[in-house]
Amino acid sequence: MEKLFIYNTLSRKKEEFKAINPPFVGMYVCGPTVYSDVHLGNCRTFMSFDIIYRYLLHLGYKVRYVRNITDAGHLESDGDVGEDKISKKAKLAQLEPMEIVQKYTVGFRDIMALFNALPPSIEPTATGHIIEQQEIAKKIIEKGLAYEHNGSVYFDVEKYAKDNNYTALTGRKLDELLENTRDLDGQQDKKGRLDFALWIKAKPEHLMKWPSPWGVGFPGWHIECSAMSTKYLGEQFDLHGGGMDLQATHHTNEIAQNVAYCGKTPANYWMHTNMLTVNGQKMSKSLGNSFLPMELFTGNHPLLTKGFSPMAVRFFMMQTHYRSTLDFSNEALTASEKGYQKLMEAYKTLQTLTPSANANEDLKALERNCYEAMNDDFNTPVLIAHLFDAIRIINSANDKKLFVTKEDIQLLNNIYQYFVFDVMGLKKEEESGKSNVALENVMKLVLDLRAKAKNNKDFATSDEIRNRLTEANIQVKDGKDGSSWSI
RNA sequence: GGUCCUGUGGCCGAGUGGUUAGGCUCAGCUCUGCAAAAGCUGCUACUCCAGUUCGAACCUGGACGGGACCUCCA
Repeated sequence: MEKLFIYNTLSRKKEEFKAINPPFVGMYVCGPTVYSDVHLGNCRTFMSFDIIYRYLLHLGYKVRYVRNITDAGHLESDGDVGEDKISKKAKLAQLEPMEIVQKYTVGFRDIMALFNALPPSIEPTATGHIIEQQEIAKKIIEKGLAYEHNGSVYFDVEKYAKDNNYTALTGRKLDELLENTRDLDGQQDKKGRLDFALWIKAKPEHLMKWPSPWGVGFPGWHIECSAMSTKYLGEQFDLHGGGMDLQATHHTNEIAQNVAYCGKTPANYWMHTNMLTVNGQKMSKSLGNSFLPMELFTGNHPLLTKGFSPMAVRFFMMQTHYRSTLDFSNEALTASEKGYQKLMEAYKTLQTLTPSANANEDLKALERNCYEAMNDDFNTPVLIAHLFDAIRIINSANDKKLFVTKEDIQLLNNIYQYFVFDVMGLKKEEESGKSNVALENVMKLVLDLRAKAKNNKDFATSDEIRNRLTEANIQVKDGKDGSSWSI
C-alpha cells in the first residue's frame, strides 16, 4: 500500500501517516453542542471527517472513531462566564435540559444519516463522563497546574507554559496572547488572564449541576474531550480533528490538560477542517447567516432558487479540499448537482457496456491516480477530476468511440465501488423498491410506443410523448441503440 | 490593534518553478427527423508592483483586496 500523507496542524506540514499500533487507528473528532439544529457548516466538518474515516477503513485500518456529543458545560462565552447553552435554551423553551439534548441529538443524527455519513464507533456524552472529568481535574490540581478558587477550578496556563509549549498548535507567542487577551467581566476568580475553567461553580438557578470535591457545579467545556478521548482511545492515539475555529482555544487547552494530566500530547496528528462561507463570510449561528440542512433540501431559503438533494450537497462539499474555505452559492450548488448526476448516470451506463477484445485506455493508471489523490491529504477535488476521466471513458465506450475489455469494465466498477460509494459515500438516490420496477416497465412501454411512432415517421406523436415526459421531469435520451431515460 | 491564512478564467474550485486540473456556463462541430443526451473543439485564467531565476501564477519583498483567530461557534 502506498503512503498516506496527512497535513498535521502541529507541524504545519504534510506528514506520512504512521499508526501507533497498526492496523488499529484511534480517531477523535469534536462533535456538536446539541442546543440547536446543526447548520450546514457543522455538517461540512463532519462530512470531511466521514471521508477520512471511510478512506482509512478502505485502506484496511481498524478505526475506532469517537465523536462526542456536548450536552453540558459549553458556555455562551469562552471566558468561563455566562450561562450554559443548553440550560439557557431549556429555560426559554420551558423544557428539561435533557429534552433539549435529546431533540437536537436525534436531529443531528438524522441529518448525518441523510448525508450518508457513517455513525462513529462511539458517541459519548459530556454528562455521561462527569466522574472522569473530575478525576482529570483532581490530578491536574495534584500536579500543581490547576487551582481551586471559590468552588471553581482553573487551569494555570502561565505555570504550565514554563515547562511546556502551550501554543504548539497555533505557533503564537505566549506574551502576545497575554497582551491581547481582552478583559472580561466576572473573571476575578482567575489568577491569570489565559486561565480556563476545568470545573465551574453552579449558581443556585443553574439547571445542570453535579456534586464535586469543590462543591456543586459543572465541567468546563474543554475537559470533556480530554476525558472522553483518554477513556476510549488511551492517553495517546492517532488522529484528532475538528473545525478550524476550535484550534486556537479548545484544542490548545485540550492538549494542555492532557499533558498536565499524564505528560503526553494526546494525538500524533491534528487535523482541522476549514469553514463554509456564505458570500465570503463564515457561516455561523452567531452571524445569523446559517443554513439548516432542511432549508437546503427543500429550497425554502431566501438565497436558494430550488432545493438540493443531500447527495448533491455532499458532492458539492467534496469538490473542495477540506482545508480550503468553501463558498456557498446557488450557482455553485447547481453546478455540482449536474456533475453529481453525470457521475451517477455514467454508473448506470457502465452496467450496460459490452466488452471488446482490445482496449485503448489505461484504467490501471486511472485507479492509481485516484489512490494518489486520496493519499495526498485526502484530496477529493483531484479524485473527482480523475473520476470525470472515467466518466468520459464510459460514455465514449457507450458511443463506440473507444473500446474497453471485460477487465476494464470490472476495473471501472471497482473504481466506482471504492471511490464513489465507499470513500466519498455517495449513493444512488432514486431507488425505492417495488414502485421502481413498475416504473421501469411503464417507461419501457412508453418508449417502445414512441419508437414505433418514430419508425413510422410520426414525429408529432413521438415529440408529444417526449414533451409530456419532459414536463413530468423525465428526460428522454435517444442513442444509437434505442432510447433511454432518467429522472 | 495583534497573529495567521488567502487573492486563479463568466461561476465554483485543484495545482505547482518549465508539462491539460476538473466541474458548471457559453459558442461551434459530430451524431440525430428535430431536440436532448453523449463525444470533440474553443472561451487560452492566475490582484498589482519590484526582485531572485535561463524560466514564476507557483520563491522573496512591498502595495491593495478578502477571510479566520485573538470573544460563543464545526
